[in-house]
Amino acid sequence: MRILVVDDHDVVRRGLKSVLEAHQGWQVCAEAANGRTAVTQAEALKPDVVVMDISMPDMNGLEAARQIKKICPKAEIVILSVHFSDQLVRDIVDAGAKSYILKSDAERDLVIAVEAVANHRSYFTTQVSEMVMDGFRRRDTAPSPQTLKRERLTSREREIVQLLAEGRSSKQVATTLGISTKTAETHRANIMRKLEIHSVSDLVRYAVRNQIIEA
Amino acid sequence: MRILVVDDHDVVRRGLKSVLEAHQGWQVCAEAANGRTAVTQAEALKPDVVVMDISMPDMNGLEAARQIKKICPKAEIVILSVHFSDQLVRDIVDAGAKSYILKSDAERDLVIAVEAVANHRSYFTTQVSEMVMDGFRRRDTAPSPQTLKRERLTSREREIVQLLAEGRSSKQVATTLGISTKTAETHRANIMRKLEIHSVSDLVRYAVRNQIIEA
DNA sequence: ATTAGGTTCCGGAGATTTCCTCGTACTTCG
DNA sequence: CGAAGTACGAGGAAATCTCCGGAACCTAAT
Repeated sequence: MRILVVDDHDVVRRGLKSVLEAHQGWQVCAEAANGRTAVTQAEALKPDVVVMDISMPDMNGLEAARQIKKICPKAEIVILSVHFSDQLVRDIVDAGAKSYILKSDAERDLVIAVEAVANHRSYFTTQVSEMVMDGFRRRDTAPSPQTLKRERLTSREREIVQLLAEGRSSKQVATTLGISTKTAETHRANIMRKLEIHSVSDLVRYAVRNQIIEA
Repeated sequence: MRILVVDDHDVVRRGLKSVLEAHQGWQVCAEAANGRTAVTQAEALKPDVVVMDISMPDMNGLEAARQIKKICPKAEIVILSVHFSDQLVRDIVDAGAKSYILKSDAERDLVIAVEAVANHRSYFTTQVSEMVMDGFRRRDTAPSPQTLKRERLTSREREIVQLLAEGRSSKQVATTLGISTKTAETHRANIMRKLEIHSVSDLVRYAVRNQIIEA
């Protein structure tokens, strides 16, 4: 099996290559340091599997995944990421990738992931797969075109995220918005559930990442 | 020569190890996935060189570098980072590290960096070394505004900032550090007073701004 | 050597916040 | 209509924070 490895850090590529080539019959046929090169390589070499980081200069992994799937649909894609992001899962699936794993668990998950996608099956980290399963379960009971939309925040919720991330307590949020404390707490709870986070710190980091507030 | 490799991503450790052990007479004597473990390992194994990423959960590379230099001053430290940050260079030097290189150039720079620090010389990426020169020239004339404005945190306090900003409660901090909840709360209160902040959100933003954690 | 200051550590009592589960009800939109 | 978003609420348990205190330890300066 021929694998294309894409990551902007050469040490990481080396690590990935080392993990992959320890496996019998697997061969890293090429490497790329950004999405653009990856697309070119994929077109030229028609690899069976592409293992690719998401954040890269020039062209990110998501866009690269889309283009690769367009050019050579047979190639299966494993997306690597540093942090878990629920917002991204949907985009990743839409881009045509069949696997999304975290770098911190790569050594454990990568082989499993590549084996899975090589057989045209999906593989996700535990966190992700739970989320996807939730989506599927909801879809069975209530068919909806946008499975994961439910996990997106409403505008009111984003408003509250900002206030909370700015340091206000639920009570202060309630005062600011002219709603009752209990309502603010309900929103807060819903936000926490949707984002699968459990602390104000997580909330602040989410807000900073998503540019809702500035650090 | 015995080298300790510290990074929270197992693939990266594997990559680093592969680069280092390709060199004659170099041996990766241990690995660690966070700063705390790194300090323990360094104390136990007395490595000649520590190659360490800066952003890690639990205890970051900067804090770990300080503690390692305290416990075993002979160990020379190479700091790895994803992005170039001019604000950090000074802190890195103060922490006792002799080298600061970027992950994207690791394969090219790492061997040179390790060779340099093993001979107790410094090595920085081009970008960094230019900055350091500039900085030293400026340092005498103008102290940074932050040192005047805010009281400096102790090493213990910075440790606790990181843990709090990562989402741990005072109680969890206490458990992690093996101290009582009350002590953790005292530290927390002192931190809040020193930084003139009044919420966890402020703390998280402080931590993000000062690169103690990532967003 | 003694003092002074900083750091790290620990505790109690009370206030506050969060967490959890359970509701109701109006509006919007496909 | 049905589903989803939004807004509102009770009430109690649990976790957490705030503010008060003290003590051991180390270093540096007097």
